[in-house]
Amino acid sequence: MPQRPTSRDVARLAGVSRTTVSLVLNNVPDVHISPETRQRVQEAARQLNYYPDAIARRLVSGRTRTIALVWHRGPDRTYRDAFLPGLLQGITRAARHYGYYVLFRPIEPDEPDDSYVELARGRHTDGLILSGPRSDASHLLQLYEDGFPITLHGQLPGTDIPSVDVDNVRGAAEAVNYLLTLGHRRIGMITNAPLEYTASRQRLDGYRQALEQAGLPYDESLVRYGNFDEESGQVAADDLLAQDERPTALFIASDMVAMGALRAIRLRGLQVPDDLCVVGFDDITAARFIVPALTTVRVPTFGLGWTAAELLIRIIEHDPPQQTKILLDTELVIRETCGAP
Amino acid sequence: MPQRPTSRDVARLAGVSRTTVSLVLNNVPDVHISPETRQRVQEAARQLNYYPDAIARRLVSGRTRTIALVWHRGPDRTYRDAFLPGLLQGITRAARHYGYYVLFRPIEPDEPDDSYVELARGRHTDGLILSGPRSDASHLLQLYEDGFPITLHGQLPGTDIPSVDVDNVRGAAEAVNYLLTLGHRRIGMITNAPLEYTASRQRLDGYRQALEQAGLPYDESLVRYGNFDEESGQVAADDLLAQDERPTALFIASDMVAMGALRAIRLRGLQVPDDLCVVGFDDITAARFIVPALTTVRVPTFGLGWTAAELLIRIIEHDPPQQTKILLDTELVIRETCGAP
DNA sequence: CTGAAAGCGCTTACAG
DNA sequence: CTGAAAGCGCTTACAG
Repeated sequence: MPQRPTSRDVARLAGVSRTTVSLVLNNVPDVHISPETRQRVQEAARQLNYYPDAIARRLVSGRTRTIALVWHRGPDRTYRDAFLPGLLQGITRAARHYGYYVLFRPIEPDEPDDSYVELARGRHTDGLILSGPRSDASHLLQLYEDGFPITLHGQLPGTDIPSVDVDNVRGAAEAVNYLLTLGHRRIGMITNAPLEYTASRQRLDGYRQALEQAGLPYDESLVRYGNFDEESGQVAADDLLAQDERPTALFIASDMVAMGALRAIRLRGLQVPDDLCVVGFDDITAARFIVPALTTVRVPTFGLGWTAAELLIRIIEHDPPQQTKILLDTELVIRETCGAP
Repeated sequence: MPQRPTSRDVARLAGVSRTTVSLVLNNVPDVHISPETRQRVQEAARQLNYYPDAIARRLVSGRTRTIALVWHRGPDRTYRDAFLPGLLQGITRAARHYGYYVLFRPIEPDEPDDSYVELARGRHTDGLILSGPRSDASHLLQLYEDGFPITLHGQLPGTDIPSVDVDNVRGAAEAVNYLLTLGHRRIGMITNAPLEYTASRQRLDGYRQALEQAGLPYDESLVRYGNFDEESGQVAADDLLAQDERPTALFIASDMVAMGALRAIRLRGLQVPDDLCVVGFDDITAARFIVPALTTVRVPTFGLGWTAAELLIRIIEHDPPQQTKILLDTELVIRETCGAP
């Protein structure tokens, strides 16, 4: 860039002081400056194509007007990528609404888990949205205790850090209730991931709760464990269907895993929905493209992003809401894998 | 955050001047400072948990060490979202490699096309990657002429702004050649979008070139125009297949559009690949989940991101490569929609 | 109503 | 080898 114009240049051209330039351009209230002067300043700024230096502004305000999304890339990479566009859109929309910029900071598997600390301590950002928080709790807690604004996307049990997540228990229960309504009694389940993952545990809990409410026993032989990807779903489903008394319906807590399960079902020569009814979870793009189209539980990615960003910004601006642990509802999307409704 | 420690605090604790603190912590070469002093400074910094203020640093260096991805959201929103995770990963990886942060700035349909100008002029970032550049050429050109570092993801014909894109012509030609090799002579095409979109025009060109090289005439009655989404593909394919002399193969320049086309094919009672062979473009996630799995042309999203970011950073650092218009190769991914290879 | 001065927290010539 | 001072480009009390 060529020499940028500074407020000094504008002041000189308008024949006023830099103070006046700042006052006019920032529209500071309760300060009376003659309309003529205002106009001269504005005219000068326009003529010079002047944009105030964000860096200098930040130094004096002590605020960056930036929030960062810290995106942990783990073994669930492909799985989580499906949520990224929606989440980012929600975050950036809320950010723009409140006048903030968004920094995107993935933490790759080869980086230390706490690499984001520098972002906060070095004043690169006013607050952090952490997605996929893991065992990095000690640095995280320290930061939180030091009063640095943080919001979690997901949950970290045992802390009171503000967080936004989907109501996994309820979403899973709703899916299973739907299957019960359809008359199914032997309902198998494949989790989205090992139970160390909170969401996985919760979706299993939802399954159990729904069965329990219907007076049905929890039968471990009907449950298998997925591991984010298609392959895990194929293996799990195949194992589940190898039993003598097959389930008549399957609740699979991840669409990606369901894709593999559907393959296993197909390879066994079974038809969906005639021989077996299937409900997924997440509503990834592929869910509506496959045949038959997958009935699934939609995760409100945009809403998660918007809510997490709004919550964070309100904390930054010392206006936190009452409720700082937010659970968003899912939506059951009925398509074709359980027959026509 | 509580009172942040400053370099003054570190200096005081270590019993040296702020100059020395800066020199030691930044590892400035060619300056001799006793090992004891160095250690005292480092020890003090650690003890205070000192992180230099990025804002202050930026003010003196005049550099933000940040690049921004400007993401135009148009009518092709869902279509382009499929590329976002890969692209962002490529960009952030390259950025990290060179020591930069990444700002993500979508431009929503309700915003002026040139909203990103403030990002550049206000020194929020050292450079811009523009994805999906449109008619905003005047502001863009002005910025470029002023010497502000810019890289395009995609192409803007008629300018010499550095850009990174996929070789659409070649990718399309390769797909069609594959169909020719399989023995097809009546090959229909559905574009990914209207021809105003450069990529759309180029993919059509690739189709024509391949036919021409094979000595086959270009037959307009075999070509239809998609419009990013499934619906457009369904309409286009249905129209194409309504003809007396049906094509035996379809090259569809977008997987998303192909999803709709496959539905139309299915609804007409035709079988893929037996009655009709199909090749897509993009390799979205759904491509490998549908049955039969879609043979398609893979777009190297990670590579596009990495290359665009690297190119931009080299420009920022006054070390531009010879070639500033970069075309990346696609890869034909053979799956099941044209029969087993 | 407007201006001179201090200060945000660093880095970097410049002296010593 | 180390320190005092200037300066990056703004905003904000404080005077007048």
